[in-house]
Order: sequence, then structure tokens, then C-alpha cells
Amino acid sequence: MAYWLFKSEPDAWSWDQQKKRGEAGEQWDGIRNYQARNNMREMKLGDKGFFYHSNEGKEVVGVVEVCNEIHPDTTTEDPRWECVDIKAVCDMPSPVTLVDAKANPKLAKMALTTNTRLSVQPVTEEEWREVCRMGSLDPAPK
DNA sequence: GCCAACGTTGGC
DNA sequence: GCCAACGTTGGC
Repeated sequence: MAYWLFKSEPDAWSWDQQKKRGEAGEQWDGIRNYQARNNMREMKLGDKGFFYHSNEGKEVVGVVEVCNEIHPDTTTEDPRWECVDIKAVCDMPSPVTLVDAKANPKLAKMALTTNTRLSVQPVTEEEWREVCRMGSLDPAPK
């Protein structure tokens, strides 16, 4: 099982909207960046991810799960762009802000703090546990 | 709203 | 294949 982080501007697609999709989930479309797409290609059914609000809030607000592996992005004719589907799992009991993450030496190498512009990022198991701890969330049992 | 950082495009 | 120009992201 791998861990990831999905960034979204709340104006474009918010955590509330994601939660309303429920079990059906939603395709994570609109990604036009090779690195981000390549990360999505690595995702397997059941992988977990953080849902991060960029621009507004700048915090991890929830946990999602990959519910459909890589497939063509239906919002474009361009075959280069693909995406996965994700569904909301639970709220982050106390959202973890970018400021908090930056202030934590354990997260110094986290892509969120070092590669701010990458919208789909890998998260290590150590980082996953640390962010869950900061957010008062019990890391999902294996 | 500004601008730094980064990715992409296209001329040569 | 290099690099300047341009566009986009996202923190501040």
C-alpha cells in the first residue's frame, strides 16, 4: 500500500464536493503535468491519500482512497492525459496546515514543503504517520 | 494581486 | 539539444 497527496483549489474542487460524491468517488481530472500523471499511474486500488486545499486554507483536510486505477481523462481529447478515481474516506479531525508541516523537522523532505507546485505527490509511510498524528487521526490499520 | 519557482514550447 | 519566452501554480 502506498500513500499520496492530492492538491486542489477549493474554488475548483473542494473537500465538501468530494465528500458529497460518496462511495462513487470522482475522477481526478485536469492534471496536465507529467510528474503528477506518472504518480497516478503508480497508484493501486485501495491506496490512501491526503486531500489538500491549496491557496485557500493550505491544509490537509481529509483522507481519500483510490477507487479506480489509471484511465483516460475524459475532460480532454489528448491521449497523454490520464487520471485515477478517488473517494472520500474521512475528515482530518484537526486539519494540518502547510505552516505546521513546514515547522516539523520530520516533514522537511516532504514534497508538500519542497515541491510546492506538484499537484499529485507521493507520501512516505513515515510522513503519513506523522501527518496523521498531527491531525489527531489514527493512521489506518494495515 | 504579486511574483518566485517551475514546466513547457518552439526557434535556432 | 540549448535556451529564451511564455504560461501556470501556489505561497505570501
